[in-house]
Amino acid sequence: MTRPPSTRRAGPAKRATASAGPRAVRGTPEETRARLVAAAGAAFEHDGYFGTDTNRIAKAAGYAPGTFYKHFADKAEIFVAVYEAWIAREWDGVAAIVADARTPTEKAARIADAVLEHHRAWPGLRASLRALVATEPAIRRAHRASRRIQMARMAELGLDDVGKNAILLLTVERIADAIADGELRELGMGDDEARGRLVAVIEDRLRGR
Amino acid sequence: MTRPPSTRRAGPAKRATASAGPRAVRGTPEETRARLVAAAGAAFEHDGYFGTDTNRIAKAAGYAPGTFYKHFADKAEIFVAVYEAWIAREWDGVAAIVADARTPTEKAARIADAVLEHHRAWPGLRASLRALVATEPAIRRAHRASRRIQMARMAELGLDDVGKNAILLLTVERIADAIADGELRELGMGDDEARGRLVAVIEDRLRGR
Amino acid sequence: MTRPPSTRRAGPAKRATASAGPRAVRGTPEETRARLVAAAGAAFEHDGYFGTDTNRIAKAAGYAPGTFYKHFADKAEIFVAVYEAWIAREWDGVAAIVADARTPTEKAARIADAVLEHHRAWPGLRASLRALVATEPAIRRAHRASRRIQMARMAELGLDDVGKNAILLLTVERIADAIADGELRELGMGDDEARGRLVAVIEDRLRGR
Amino acid sequence: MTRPPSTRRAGPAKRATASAGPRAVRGTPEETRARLVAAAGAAFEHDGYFGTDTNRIAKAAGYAPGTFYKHFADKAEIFVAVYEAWIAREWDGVAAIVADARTPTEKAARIADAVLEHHRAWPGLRASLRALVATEPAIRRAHRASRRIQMARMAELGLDDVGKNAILLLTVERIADAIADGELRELGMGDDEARGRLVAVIEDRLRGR
DNA sequence: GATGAATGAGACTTCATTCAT
DNA sequence: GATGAATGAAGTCTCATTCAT
Repeated sequence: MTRPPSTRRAGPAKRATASAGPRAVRGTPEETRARLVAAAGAAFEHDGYFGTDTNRIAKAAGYAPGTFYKHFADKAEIFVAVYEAWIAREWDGVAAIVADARTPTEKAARIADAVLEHHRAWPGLRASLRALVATEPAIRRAHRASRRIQMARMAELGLDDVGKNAILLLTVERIADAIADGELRELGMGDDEARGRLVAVIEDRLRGR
Repeated sequence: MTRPPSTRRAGPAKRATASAGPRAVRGTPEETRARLVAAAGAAFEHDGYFGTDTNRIAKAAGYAPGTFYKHFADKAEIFVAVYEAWIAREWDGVAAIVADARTPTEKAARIADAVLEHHRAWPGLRASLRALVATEPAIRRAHRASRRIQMARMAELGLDDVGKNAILLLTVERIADAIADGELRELGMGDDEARGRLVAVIEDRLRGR
Repeated sequence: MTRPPSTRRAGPAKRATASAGPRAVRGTPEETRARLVAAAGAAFEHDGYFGTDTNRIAKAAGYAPGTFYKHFADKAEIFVAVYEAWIAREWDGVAAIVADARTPTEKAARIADAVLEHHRAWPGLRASLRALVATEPAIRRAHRASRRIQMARMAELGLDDVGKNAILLLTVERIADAIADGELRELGMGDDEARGRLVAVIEDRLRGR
Repeated sequence: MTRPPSTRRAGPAKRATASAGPRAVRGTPEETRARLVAAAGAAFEHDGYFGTDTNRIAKAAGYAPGTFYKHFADKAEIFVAVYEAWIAREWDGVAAIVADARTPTEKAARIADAVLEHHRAWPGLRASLRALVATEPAIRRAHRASRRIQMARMAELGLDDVGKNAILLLTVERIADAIADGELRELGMGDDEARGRLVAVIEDRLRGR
C-alpha cells in the first residue's frame, strides 16, 4: 500500500457500455484483491469509512460492484485488510531502520520520521479506525489482534518492559496522529518542535527509560 | 448530560424499542433542546454517530422526528452540541478541583480521576469524534474552536507554556482514552499503574515541567 | 382485499419530480397499510413473491419505497398480511353462506362457488404460498397459525370430526386450486363436472360423512 | 437422483461451504449432466429454487460456474430436468408395483407407500414446483407436458376414465404432499390414519370406482 | 469439455429531512 | 411548538450469466 492518490472523489458516473461491455480479464485473484485493497485505502482515507461505499471502491479499482464481494465478505472485511497492510508496512519500515541504523539517537530520529510520514499520509484512515474499533465488533477484534502483533514486534526489537512498551506504542501513535492532523500546529507548536518531542520519547525508550 | 448506560453494543444496532419515548412534554425550547442533546449523547455513545439516526434520537427524547429539526439544522449540529456540553462539563470539573485542592500532587490525582471517569463514561462518543473531525468540515471547525477554548482554560489555570500545554492536552486525552477503552489492560498494564502514569504526567506539568 | 387488477406489470418508470416533489399526505396509517396490502396482493398474484419487489409494491400503492418499511418490517411480513386478509375474506364468505342457506345441498353449492371464485381470482398467490411455507420460517409459522384458526372455524360451523375436517380442508383447497389453475380442464374434465365433484365433497361432509 | 439429506433449512440459506465440490472429474457429458441434476435436486429441495444459485449448484456437483451453462441454457431448464427425473422415478416405481403385486388391495398399499416415501423425501422440491408453474412460462409448459405423460401412464395401467384419473392424480398428489409436509399430523390426524385414507382412494380407483 | 474471474442490473433496506396539519 | 406520515436518494449485497483462456 502506497500513499493515496490526491484525486478528489468523483461523482457517480454514467453507465458506460449498455450491456456485453468489453470484458477485461485482469489477472490473478491476488492482483485483483490487491487492487481492491489499494482503492479501498485511498477511499477510506479520503472520504472516511462511512463516506465511501463498496461500489465506488470496486469501480475505482477498475471492477464492477459484484467483483468486490468475490474477494471480501463485506465492507468491514476490506477495512481490516487495509489496516493490516498499513500496519505491516509501518513496522517493516521500523524493523529495517533498527537493523540499519547504528546509535539509539539515529534510530529514534529515523523511526520518528518514518512513522510521521506514514501517519501524515493516512490521517483519515486512522480516524475511521478509532470509530470503527468502538462500534464494529469484527474490526475491534482485528485491531486487538494487531496490537498483540505489534507488542511482539517490539519484543523482537529487544524492548522487554511490557508496560513501557504499551505506553510508548500509544504515545507515539497519538503524537504522530496529532502532528499529522495538524492539531499541534494549530495549537502553536511548530512541526520541528513536535518532531523533536517525538524523537525524544522514542530515544528514551530505546535507552531503556 | 448524565452518564450513558453502561451496556456496550455487541453488533449492528437493534431496531429501537417500539414504544414512544419517555414522555410527550411541552416545555420551553431550552428544555426540549436539552432533552434532545441528552438523548443524542446517549445514542452516539451507544451506537456511534453513524449507528443512530435522528428519528431515534427524537423518539428517545420523547419527541416526534420533525421536532428535531426545529432545534438543530442537521445531525452534525447536534453532535457539536453534545461534544461541547461534554467538554464543558469536563473542564468545569477540572476548574473546581484546581480551586479546591491544595498541592500539585492532590490536584493531579483528583484531575486524573475526574478525567478518567469522564472518558470511561463516554468512550464511544470520543471515537466518533475523531472520525467526524477527519471527515465532516462543520464538526472539524467546531472541534478546533473547542481546542482554543481548552488552551485558554489552561492559561487561566496558570499554565503558560503553550507547547507543553498542547502536549499535555493530547497526552492526557490519549492515555485517558486508552485506559477507558481497556487498551492498556489488554496490553498487560493494570489500571492502577496506568492511572499512576496519568497522574505523573499531570503533576509534572503542574510543577512546570 | 378484492380481486387483483388485470393490469400488466409496468417497467421501471422514470424518476418523476427531481426533488421536493408534491408531498401527498394520504391519511391514516391504517389506510396506507391497507393500500400497501392491496397493492402487494395484486403484485404477488401477478408476478409471484420473487417476481416483485417492495419498491414496486410501494409505488403501485402510490408511495415511495421508504413508506413500505414504516408499515412492514420486510417483504415476508406483508406477504403474511396479504395471506391473512385473503383467508379471512374466504371464511367470512363461508360463514355468511352457512348462516343464510337452508339445506346442506344449498350450502355445499354456494360454498363451493364462493371458494372457487376466491381461488380463481388468486392462483398465483396460492402458488407462492406453498413455496414460501416450505422455505421461509416466518411464513411457515403464520401459515400454521392460520390453519388452526380455520379448524376452529369449522368447529364453530358444527363440524366436529377433526380428522374428517382436516381432509376436507385440504381436499377442497386442492381441488379448488386445480380448477382455478385449469389443471383439470387440461386433463379433460369440464369445469362443470369438476365443480360437481367439489360440491359433492362438501355436501358429504356437511351430512356428517 | 437419490434422496436428499434430511436436514431442513431453518432460515435464510447459509453461504455455501467454502471448499470446492466433491471432485474435479472429466467424464462424459452425460455424467456431468447427471451430476449437475443431482446437485440441483438437492439444492432446490433444501433451499428452494430462489434460495440457491447456479454457481452453488455447479460447485456442489464438482464443477465451475461456467460448466453449468454448457449443459443447461438457464436455471429454469435444470429445474425442469430435476422435475422430470423425479416424476419418472415415481412412475417407474408405480409401474413395477403394478406388474408385481397381485390384488388391488396389495397394489394400492404398495403404491401408496412408494408415493409417500417419494414425496416425503422431496417436499421442498414440490413446493417450488407449484410456485414456478404459476410464474415461469417455461416451467409451466414442461409441467403440462409431464401431466400428459402421467395420464398416458395411467391409461397404460388399464385405468380408462379420464375424469376419474385426473381426480385421482391430484388427490393422491395433494394427500401425499400434506402427509409429507406434516400438515395432517399438525391437524390431529395420525400418519397411519392418513396413509389408510390414501390407500383407500387408490384402491377405490383400481377397483374402477 | 471445462474453467473461473468478472459482470452489472437490481433487490432490499435505511435514514436524513420535509411539510401540511 | 410539535407532529408524524411521507419521502427518495443511496448503500449493501446477490446472482444469473458470459467469455477469454
